[in-house]
Amino acid sequence: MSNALDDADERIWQVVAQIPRGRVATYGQVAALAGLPRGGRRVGRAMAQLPQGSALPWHRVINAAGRTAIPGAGGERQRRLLRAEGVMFVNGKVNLQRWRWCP
DNA sequence: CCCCTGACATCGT
DNA sequence: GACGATGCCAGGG
Repeated sequence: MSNALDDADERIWQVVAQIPRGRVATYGQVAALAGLPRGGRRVGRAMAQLPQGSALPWHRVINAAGRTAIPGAGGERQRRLLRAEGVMFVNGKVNLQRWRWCP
């Protein structure tokens, strides 16, 4: 069976999948595009529960401050993946005005 | 049902 | 820019 919550997760994945290589989006932005205006935390949880090796470009999702929000060593891995796509980090953060995905 | 916690966001100090 | 408080949504004990 399917309920509204599963549909929301599906929309979240759909949005994240559209973020172009070399660009980033914030949790709040993804939530809004997925039809969840104040669902930033919801998006973070959806990302946290993705299985490793997922095809979803989860690393392109960062917080509103332009920083990676993953605890532990995950943040460094995320920054490595983004830099590999050309996204530049200055003082540990991304200039959203420049790298934010604007659909 | 109450309380705490988290890959969030925003505001005030 | 760092911090704490507040609001928000969902899980878990």
